[in-house]
Amino acid sequence: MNKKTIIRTFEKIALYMELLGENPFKVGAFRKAANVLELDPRSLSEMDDILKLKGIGKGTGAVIIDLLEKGESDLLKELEIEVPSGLIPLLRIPGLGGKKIAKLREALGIDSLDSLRAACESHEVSKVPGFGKKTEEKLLQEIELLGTKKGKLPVWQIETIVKSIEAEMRGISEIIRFSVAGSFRRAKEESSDVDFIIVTDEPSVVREKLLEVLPIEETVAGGDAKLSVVLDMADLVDADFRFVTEAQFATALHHFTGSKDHNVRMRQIAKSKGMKISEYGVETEDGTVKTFDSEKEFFAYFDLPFIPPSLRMDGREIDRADEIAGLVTLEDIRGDFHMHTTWSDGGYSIREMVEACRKKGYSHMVITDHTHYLKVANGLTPERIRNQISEIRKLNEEYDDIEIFCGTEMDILPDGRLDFEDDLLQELDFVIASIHSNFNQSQEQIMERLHAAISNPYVNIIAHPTGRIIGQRDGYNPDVPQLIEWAKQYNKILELNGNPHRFDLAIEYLEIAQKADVKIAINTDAHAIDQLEHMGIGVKYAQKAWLKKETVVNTWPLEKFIREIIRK
DNA sequence: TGTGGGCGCACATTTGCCGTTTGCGGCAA
Repeated sequence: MNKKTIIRTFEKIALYMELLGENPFKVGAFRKAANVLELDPRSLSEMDDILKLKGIGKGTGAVIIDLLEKGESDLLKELEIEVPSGLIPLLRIPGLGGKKIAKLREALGIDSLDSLRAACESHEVSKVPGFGKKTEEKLLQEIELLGTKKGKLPVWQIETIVKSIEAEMRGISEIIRFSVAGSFRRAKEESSDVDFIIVTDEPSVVREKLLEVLPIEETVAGGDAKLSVVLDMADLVDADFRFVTEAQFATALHHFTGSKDHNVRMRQIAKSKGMKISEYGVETEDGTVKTFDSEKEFFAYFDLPFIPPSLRMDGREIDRADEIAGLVTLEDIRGDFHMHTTWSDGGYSIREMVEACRKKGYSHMVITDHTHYLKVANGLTPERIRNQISEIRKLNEEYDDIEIFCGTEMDILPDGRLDFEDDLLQELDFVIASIHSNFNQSQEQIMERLHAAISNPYVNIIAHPTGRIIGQRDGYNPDVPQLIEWAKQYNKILELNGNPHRFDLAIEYLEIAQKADVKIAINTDAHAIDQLEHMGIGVKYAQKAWLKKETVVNTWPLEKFIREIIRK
């Protein structure tokens, strides 16, 4: 018997009880028991007090004893007999929950998708109290659609969708202001929908205009408080628009940014003080509703610092609020150290990239075009990069407000050699090494390549260390903890590639790296000027790993950057 | 069903919108 089995047993019991239309708190008690075990870091053999855990009581404890003594649970066995297995897929039908399924089963003996479909077609469902004609029609539709439902979309796809919706909203004059909310605002790697808060005095006008200008596949719901639609934008995507007044904006933005767990924690705090948080404000004990000019003021009202959206996760961020002041922010960023120009596969000249970085207020930057192995990217030969170096040096003399360093993003070749010889690397200020080929090699071969790069004295940083593309490919599967150890050993930087396609390293590895005192560079890897903006979302992603300012080398002043990295 | 506070009974992770039906389930952050 292991912990996983116990956890899965609890979850199954909860699921079956839900299908029986059991008391939701009873169902919840089994889910909670599963959760308690999951959150406990100890293995089963280390838990001598398992029956004494908070959340495990008489009923749930009996299940554990059953499992430990007999390897199976009597309760689950009974439920499995009582609940037809065909019922389980019914929970996936939007609009059907445990209670409605139980009702249908009791009234019509529904025990599978097929019997439900038949009951809808013979119009028996609409005769059941609580169900009507519309529900019956909708159920039939949903049954046909089952399985074709859209999954989660990667953040880079969501970003495109958000931008295009925002462009449409700017054209609606009745919209006073708006903001994206939801999981995209929290910089999640994947989202299942997009959420917007809209300030307007004329919600119904805005609603109708949105329905006109957006590529609507389906209108799910639409009132004066919200509009829910399915949009047809390359992929199908759910979109929610919430209409609020200016005064409600801050609390609405907070509420619809989530996460749900974060909101629940905040509301618990309010409740313990006799107050009530909703998206419309904070209701105090005397019944008056207080609103706020900003999320910052809202948090301050509960004696909390501003918690950045990206940190609003499982609620535990509230317990760590005093650490927030030390985390990296976009304002701390002084430079971007990975970008491409027309010399390789970038879209803009060196000068144009420099001007763009100046506009961002950076004090320094590094030009890092590809090297000649990467033919598709027009990688630079030794001769061309020497020309580029002299061009950059000349250009650098024109500016006294930004320092332009000569760098490269050098390929680590499939056989473990590096694309440039040491004597050439020596002439550069900053060397990024990265893998762009032969992803299917064994982990051993990949690690040999990475070791060759990270142990080279002229290499400063390993870029996008796993090669993953979110929602598309897993990368080349390096042993990242080992790579982090090497980074520590050779005093090298690892990259957090801020391009939303990558977010590489991922959160869990960033946390390990920071613990090991390995420095991180957040880079945009920009191939065009507008991609320099990805520093913002890159920093948000870094915050999710609780990266401190001093961990991130982009926050270092120019002098420190030169002293510790360029001329170390 | 579990916990807490008191041995029987609340309250449980919060709050509000919409659709469909006319009280409430499902859903969302």
